[in-house]
Amino acid sequence: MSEARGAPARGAERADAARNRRAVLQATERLLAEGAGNGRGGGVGGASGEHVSLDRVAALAGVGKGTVFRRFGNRAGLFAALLEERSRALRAAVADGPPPLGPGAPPRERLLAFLDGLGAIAEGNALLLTAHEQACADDKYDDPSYQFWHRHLAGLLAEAGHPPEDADFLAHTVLAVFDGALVRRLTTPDEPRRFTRSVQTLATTLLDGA
Amino acid sequence: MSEARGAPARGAERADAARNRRAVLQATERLLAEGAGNGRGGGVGGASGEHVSLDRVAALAGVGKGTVFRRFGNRAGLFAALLEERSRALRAAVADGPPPLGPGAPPRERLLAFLDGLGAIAEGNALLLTAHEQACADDKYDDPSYQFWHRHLAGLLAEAGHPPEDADFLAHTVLAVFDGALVRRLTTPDEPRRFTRSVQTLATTLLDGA
DNA sequence: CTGTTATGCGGACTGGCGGTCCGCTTGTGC
DNA sequence: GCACAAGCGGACCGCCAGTCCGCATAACAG
Repeated sequence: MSEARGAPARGAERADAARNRRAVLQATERLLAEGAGNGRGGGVGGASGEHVSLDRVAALAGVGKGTVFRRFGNRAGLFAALLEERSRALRAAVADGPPPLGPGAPPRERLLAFLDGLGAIAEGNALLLTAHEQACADDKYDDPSYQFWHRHLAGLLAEAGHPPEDADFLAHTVLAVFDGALVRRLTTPDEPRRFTRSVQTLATTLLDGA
Repeated sequence: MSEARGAPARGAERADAARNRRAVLQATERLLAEGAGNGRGGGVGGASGEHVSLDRVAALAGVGKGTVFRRFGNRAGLFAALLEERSRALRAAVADGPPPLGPGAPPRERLLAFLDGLGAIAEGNALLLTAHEQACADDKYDDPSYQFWHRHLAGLLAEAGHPPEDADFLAHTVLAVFDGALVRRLTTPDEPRRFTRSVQTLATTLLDGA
């Protein structure tokens, strides 16, 4: 069992280690973005973003493959780290920022503000989302990030009047919709926030049904 | 581009071909089921159902690997075929069977009946579901089966009063919840139908919000 | 500045997988 | 029984996640 650490458990990490971590993360996002550019449908290739092999990440980052694995544990860990970085601000704002994201606002406003933030992240990182889903075979539900969002959502839904077990499932439902491929499918240049609007409509419907 | 065919386009398929197709399908489900039995957490293995390699399927079926690929095109095609077989009856019943599944019943009854059927399939084939999701990189939404269920759901939701674009997204939402890992997580021996009940609750909430 | 040490590095290596290819076998129609 | 297409099988290929261990070097004490 590889002990994946985003940052070292205790004490500062060595300077070169920190530099390499940044390099690997940047290389990963560059490869992910590059995959998006292939307009021509090759036929075989299929999903964009899945030919991001860790060998290539390591090469582009200018580090050895071992470094990538020591730092991130495995493929899933790498994508999770990138995702975590992208959503750190939202996480903080939700946990103890000012309303309407943070505590204090009525659940409806908090929910809509939260989904606006999460939707923006999803719309801007759809390929990363897919890569992460593919990499987490089925332990997606054990991911700390997932659990944080899920607790938050379930809490708000419960606060809005849903019985606990329903709130739990409905929270899973809302998160299930954050599927990379679905996000990509709904996001077009002329409707960049269609996905978010749809999710908010869904949330409103659920709230009204409490 | 491999031309996957479940059954030959025209004329009957040769006897041995048919026999082999059955054998491969059966081997696949046996391997899938066997994966479920590993109570001990191996640590590395991860998801159950993902070590079903096509080599093993071919070996267990007593055929060559080439046969598997000629018949099903690729990994995704194999799981899709199995899934299609499992849901064929429901598909037929929905398309032109008697109410409440088939046409004629009010949308609410049809929806609940449909989800009862689809939920049962999901609960009984959660590992297959996961395997299929993993195999379809992100063309899940182009799968004919998916599109059939989606059209059906969107139709019912629209019939119940949702504007078309909302109905479309809500249909995706309901289907997004049919995630193999989530189904497995909610299905326990003492609550074998908890997933279905939850989905029905979700559907009811959505209908009431129309 | 120098010596010591553990932290980190890298890339060869392994096992295994999806998918292809082509010479051979076998079912089928006449 | 024959000819031929349809089907077969498994060797083969390229690739990839993940491991391992000898080597370099950052950090720090004296």
